[in-house]
Amino acid sequence: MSPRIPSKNEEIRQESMKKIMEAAFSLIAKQGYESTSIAQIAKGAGVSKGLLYNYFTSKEDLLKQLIDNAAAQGENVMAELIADDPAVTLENIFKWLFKELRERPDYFRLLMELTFKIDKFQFAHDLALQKYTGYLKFLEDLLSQMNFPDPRGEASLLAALFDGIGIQWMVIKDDYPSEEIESFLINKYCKGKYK
Amino acid sequence: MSPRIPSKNEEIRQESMKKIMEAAFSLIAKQGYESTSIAQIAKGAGVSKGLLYNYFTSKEDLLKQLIDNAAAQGENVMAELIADDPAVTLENIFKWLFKELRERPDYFRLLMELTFKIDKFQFAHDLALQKYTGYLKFLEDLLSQMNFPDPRGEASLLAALFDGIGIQWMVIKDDYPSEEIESFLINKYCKGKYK
Amino acid sequence: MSPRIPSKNEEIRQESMKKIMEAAFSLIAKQGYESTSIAQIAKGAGVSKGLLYNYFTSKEDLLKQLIDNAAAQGENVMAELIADDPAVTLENIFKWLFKELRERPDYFRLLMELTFKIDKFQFAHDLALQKYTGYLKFLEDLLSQMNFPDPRGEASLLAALFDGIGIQWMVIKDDYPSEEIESFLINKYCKGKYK
Amino acid sequence: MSPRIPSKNEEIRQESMKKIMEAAFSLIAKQGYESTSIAQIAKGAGVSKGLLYNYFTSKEDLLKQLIDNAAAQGENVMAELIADDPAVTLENIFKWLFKELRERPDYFRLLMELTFKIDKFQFAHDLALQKYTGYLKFLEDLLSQMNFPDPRGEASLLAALFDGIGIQWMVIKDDYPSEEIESFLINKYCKGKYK
DNA sequence: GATGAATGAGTGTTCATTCAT
DNA sequence: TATGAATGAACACTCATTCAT
Repeated sequence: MSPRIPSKNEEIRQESMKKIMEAAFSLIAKQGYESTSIAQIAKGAGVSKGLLYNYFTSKEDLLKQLIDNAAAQGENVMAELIADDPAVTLENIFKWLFKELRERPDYFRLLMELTFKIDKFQFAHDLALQKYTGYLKFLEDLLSQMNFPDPRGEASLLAALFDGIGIQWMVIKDDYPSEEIESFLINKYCKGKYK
Repeated sequence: MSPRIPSKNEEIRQESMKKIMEAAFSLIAKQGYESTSIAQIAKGAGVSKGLLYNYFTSKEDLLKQLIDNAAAQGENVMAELIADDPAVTLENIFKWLFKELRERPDYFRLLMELTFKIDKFQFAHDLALQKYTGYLKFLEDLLSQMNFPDPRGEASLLAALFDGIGIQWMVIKDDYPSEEIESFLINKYCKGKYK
Repeated sequence: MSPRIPSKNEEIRQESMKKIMEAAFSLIAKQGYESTSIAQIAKGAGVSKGLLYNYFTSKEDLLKQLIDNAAAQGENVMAELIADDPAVTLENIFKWLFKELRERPDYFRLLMELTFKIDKFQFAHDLALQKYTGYLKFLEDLLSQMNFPDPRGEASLLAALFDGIGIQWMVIKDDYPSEEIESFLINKYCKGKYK
Repeated sequence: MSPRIPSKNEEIRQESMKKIMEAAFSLIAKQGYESTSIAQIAKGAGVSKGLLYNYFTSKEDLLKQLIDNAAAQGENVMAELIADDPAVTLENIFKWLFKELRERPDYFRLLMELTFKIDKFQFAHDLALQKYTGYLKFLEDLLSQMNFPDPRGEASLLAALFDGIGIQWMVIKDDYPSEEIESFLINKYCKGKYK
């Protein structure tokens, strides 16, 4: 009955899933999870509502996979930022952060959207906590190498700062003086100015 | 002539409004705006759905009044924090911030909830921007008095930091090392340590 | 306990009822029965919703009394239109009809509103049928005196004509050529022209 | 490739729309627009409330399509009534009018219902006015050919008469002497009797 | 694999009516 | 007599989900 070879089928699956997830991603990032309907996502992806349920068991499952996917994408980026000089590594991190905000504002928007669903979706909480712990440890090591007096406290501050900058970016948008803040951060933390 | 003394009536109104707003506040702070239904709020307040519309013209109006109310409550607090020594003022601000987070976590939760409705509710955007600008100016003046080299950049950082700490508090909750971070912040910015 | 003498009370009752009925009349005539709320009527009358239920047992009862009242008002008007010459009587009737439409369009509007509630409100059906029969008889007598060959048929036509003119007046409003039609009717039926 | 043949799908759609529109038509004609709920219509059509919104964007849209549909049905009937002799044409019109009232009383009921929503629904006003103007012109030409002294006045009268007869039919129903009035009209206007 | 017609529980909102004062 | 806070059933409408094809 099925004329397709399995791999061809799998290809089609991947294609459809990708279209759905891309549509879901941008719509949810823009409108929020509750305000985005399955019908909208299906339409945005150019598939039927029914097909969506072939790949995702529910709207919540779609969100979960969206997050997992986004998290995986950012997984290996840290490795690329590491330089021999920890100060350069930190500078790379700052630069990467602002680049992300400028180029993929939706990504941060979606992460925050999720953060607010924490009480609703346990998996979001777990993921966020795990990410936070990882980043904190990484920063602590880095700042320790740079001989900051309280690397753990300073790392906590930086972790909070990343989220806070993202939030303010979202709110203030075009008027946010991101270049100035980026320079200031690099000067302050990596160039040893203002110390 | 009047069948019920007006002042008594007003009292009843205030009572009901309070019940409704309290229920709405905690439910929306916990679940988010979209995920909280009018039916839930009415039930939580112990009144009928219909009564809610005696006091609020719509669900959005209820949200707006909730925010206005919360904003007004925090309005005059800044004045009380000002001391002769700007370093003490800043310390007061830090202490107040953490006290708020500890005692009224829902308040911050609701403000953030709103921040994410910015594209949906114009009034939220306006309020957020206005608050941000005000705080920024205040901090800049303060840091300027304390002879920070770049008071404006530092003020931007602090403003972002406040939001970021709030977010992380929300996510990490009981495991968030708030006392340590509070001490660290005070030491770093007010006691001149680590400079 | 009651310092008022009964007649004073009765006066107040009449006053309140009149205000309510006037407000109800104009609002229902304008918006229709279903689209007019008790709250609107009470507000328009300057009384509380509760008071309304002191005088009318329900919204339907208010409508009924409104109709009864309107019908009673038009009861004795016919007598004033009768002249010695039946042709003059008929002319008076035509003139009265157009005068009513011009001066009290709401009255006709309300009667029609009611006509459409016939299946909902039995009393409306009964009243309409009774009125129709009365008018028909009156016209038949008149046309018989004027020696019309088929006074009953002609009377039926005229009765229908009155309603039809009212309807078209409502729909076409200012563009309706009422003067021309009035003249035409009088010339045709009372002056013997076009025969 | 398609899981269901498009034409089959279209068939299903037409089927459902027809069921809904038929149920809506008779219910609204009987009870009026406001007094007929979506739930009633859905139940009457044997479908779910939700399905109704697959085909009609709102209750008002359903009403609009109902009217458009009814208007289209009566569109071409006029052409069939025209005969060589204008008197025969007029007779055909009279006969058609009464036939309509007898066989499709709901149709007139719905048109009148709509006429009363004129202030609420602009499309109803436009349609009614357009129909009225068309009919008036048609009748004027006809009566002019029949050498009536004031064809325009007489045409206005007839137009009003049609509405008026419909109204009285609605109210009086089975007791309305429609045969007699029909004969009388034909005799009077087409056979030249009573002139 | 793919469709979209169909469902029904749920949403925010309205409103006639009641009743304590 | 008079008020208006309070109720709850009903309303139009939405949407995640199912399933016959």
